[in-house]
Amino acid sequence: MEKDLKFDAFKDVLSLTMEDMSRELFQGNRETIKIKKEGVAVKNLVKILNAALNLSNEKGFAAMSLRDLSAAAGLSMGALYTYFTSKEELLHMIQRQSNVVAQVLLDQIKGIDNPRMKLRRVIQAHLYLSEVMQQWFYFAYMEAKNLAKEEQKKAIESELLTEKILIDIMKEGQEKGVFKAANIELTGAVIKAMLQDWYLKRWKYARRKVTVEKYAAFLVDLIESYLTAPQS
Amino acid sequence: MEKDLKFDAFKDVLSLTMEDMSRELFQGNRETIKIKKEGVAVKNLVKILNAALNLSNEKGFAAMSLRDLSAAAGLSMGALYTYFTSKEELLHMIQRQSNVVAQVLLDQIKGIDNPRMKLRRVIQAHLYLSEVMQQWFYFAYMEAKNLAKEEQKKAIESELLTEKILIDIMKEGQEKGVFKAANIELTGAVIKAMLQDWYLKRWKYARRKVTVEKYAAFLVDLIESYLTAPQS
DNA sequence: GTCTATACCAGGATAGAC
DNA sequence: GTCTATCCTGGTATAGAC
Repeated sequence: MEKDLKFDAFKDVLSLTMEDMSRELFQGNRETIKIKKEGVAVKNLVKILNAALNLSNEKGFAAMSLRDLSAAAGLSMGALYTYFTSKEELLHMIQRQSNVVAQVLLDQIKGIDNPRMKLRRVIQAHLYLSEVMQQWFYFAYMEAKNLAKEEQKKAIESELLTEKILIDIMKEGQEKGVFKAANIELTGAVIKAMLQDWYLKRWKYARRKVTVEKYAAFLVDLIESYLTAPQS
Repeated sequence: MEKDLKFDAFKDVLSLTMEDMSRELFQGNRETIKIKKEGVAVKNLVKILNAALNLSNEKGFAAMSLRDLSAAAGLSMGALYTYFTSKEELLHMIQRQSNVVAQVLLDQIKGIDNPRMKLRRVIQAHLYLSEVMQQWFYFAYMEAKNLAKEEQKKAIESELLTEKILIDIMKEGQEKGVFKAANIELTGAVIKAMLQDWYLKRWKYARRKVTVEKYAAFLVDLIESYLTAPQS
């Protein structure tokens, strides 16, 4: 039987450092980025993205001026504009890059048969992923309202997709008789809410010295206990 | 034995319409508001607050210009500035007003003895309150990061206070042997997260036609089932 | 108490030197 | 490829007429 995911193992498998993200972002935006040498571009994108995520997660993207960003990234205004053509485009680049990551979840449950184990895995993978990519997840959540209508729709679909994954697993579990009858749509919604809380309220869990693995174990326990309890 | 809270009953007891909120806000800010006649002031504050909450919940307070606000409220820029002395002060006025409401929770559990019922009541009261005051809760959550350091601290304390109420009830329940041994600190945190999801993701629950009472019943069931399940 | 007109500045954006 | 200097829009804020 498959084993639980460990955070360290998970982290090592994925390359999601700021440099990896910058390189991917560079390759996905070759037309809009005026810099041609990958080495130069990636080096500066690391600085820009770090600064942009820090500043806007602290006080909001709208409240971050490009002069702030320029100072924090150690690049002139002119240099910044060789990486994007407007502030809004910077927003969209970051947002798109955050989305790319989402399908990691699906990879994590490939080839697993037992619905109970599948559910554990998805919860663990989601939490571990958001632990590594905390800034990106927080940004995507908080700045979604600033996107254009069309991109907002994508964000919503992405949220509902995660829920659908959860719901499908629970449905399968019900059919196989492992899980009790319960409102799995609502269960999916609140699981999602609890997963999001992990990256939205970092300060709280850090202060209480709760690790991701501990939080993951707690969530799994809570949900399994609910889904396998005698009918109320 | 005490009965469950019904939403309609709850709603009728509290006077929390926009006019009530405006009147309270007026009385709490008599020095900064230049208008003296309560009737005039309240009438305009209703317009201002409605417009401000709508606009900033849609695209963020920072992104809402005072020209936008002026147009949406149907008042000139000059008139706006007789109600606050700066945009930042408007933010603080709204934020403070949102906080006032929080202690309604404590009122709801006065005189109840049974921890299980207490827990139900707090969950119901929190959800019903946030249902009536949706815009205010959403604003307070999303704009917390734009506050001055000191007010941010208050927002954090307020969040932790809600959790403490939950945790204390659960502790009492454990001592009385009604609830099993469980990590009640983490349980408190995720209950809070699920309560918040109700006003943060209105669109989701509206789309699925889930009412507050239904959501409340689900949450209570989930939590009670966890706290009374056999030890895992 | 409310409006219009205007001051003033911060912020986004770019041209052109290096 | 990067910087400095500058443009100019649109934002906050206020003075003064009504």
